[in-house]
Amino acid sequence: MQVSLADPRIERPKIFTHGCPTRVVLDHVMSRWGVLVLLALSEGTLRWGELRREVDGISEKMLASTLRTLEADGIVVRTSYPEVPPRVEYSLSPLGDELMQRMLPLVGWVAEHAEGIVERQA
Amino acid sequence: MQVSLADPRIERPKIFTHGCPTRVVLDHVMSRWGVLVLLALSEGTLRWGELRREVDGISEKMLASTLRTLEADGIVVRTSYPEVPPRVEYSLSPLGDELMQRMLPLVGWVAEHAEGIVERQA
DNA sequence: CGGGATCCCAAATGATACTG
DNA sequence: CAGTATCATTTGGGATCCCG
Repeated sequence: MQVSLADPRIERPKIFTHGCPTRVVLDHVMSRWGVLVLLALSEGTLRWGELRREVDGISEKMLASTLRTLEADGIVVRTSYPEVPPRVEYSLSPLGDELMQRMLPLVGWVAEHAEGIVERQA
Repeated sequence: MQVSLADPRIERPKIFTHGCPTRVVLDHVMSRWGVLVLLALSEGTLRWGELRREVDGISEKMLASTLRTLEADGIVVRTSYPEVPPRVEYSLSPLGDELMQRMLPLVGWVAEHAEGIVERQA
């Protein structure tokens, strides 16, 4: 008797395999700084300097790295204006909008319950 | 004229301050392994060994560490049965259920779009 | 079976200085 | 202003051994 690869009887219990696309993207958007940068951009377009000030504690290096990753993923759009002094704006792409529509409820829930969770540990 | 600390005119644009409870909990539940462990448990109670096999690639150290953190947060419940050989089961607490209710749509969206996102980079 | 304790490394992150 | 380059450091994470 033959079984297909999609046969439920032989389906692996594993969530996602190591190195699969889902894990890669998950690592980008759910990273420490990725979440905060996306959260900031979900309220509207921001310039580099604004982003740096809004995401408290982020270093220039991590901001650059995070933005490059999210831009490569097509989640964030970078627009540079050929002016002097230079001006660069970052915003969510349509894909990023869809993503944040799902992430905001989660972050909102965490924000509401975080204090209670942390206090209970003391 | 006096202004209160909650005055919207002087509200900081910062998302969350460095080290605030929200960031702490966010780091726990959105960590690389935290997400995958919670995802596994969202389908039902699992034993230590089952979790280890289901979350592909996780080491014993990280599984233990992740579970301890999530248990301390009150998101995961650990139940040990005084048998021999020992049996320990992990499941989501009511709090964890609420959390995953918000996280599943996000992870689902990522899983659907991840392949397209990663392929586009090549 | 279900972990804890240790050692150790690679990667993530921070700080600072510099540049188009 | 908007980054890049470099160096120092922390820490996430793996490997291994051990124990109740």
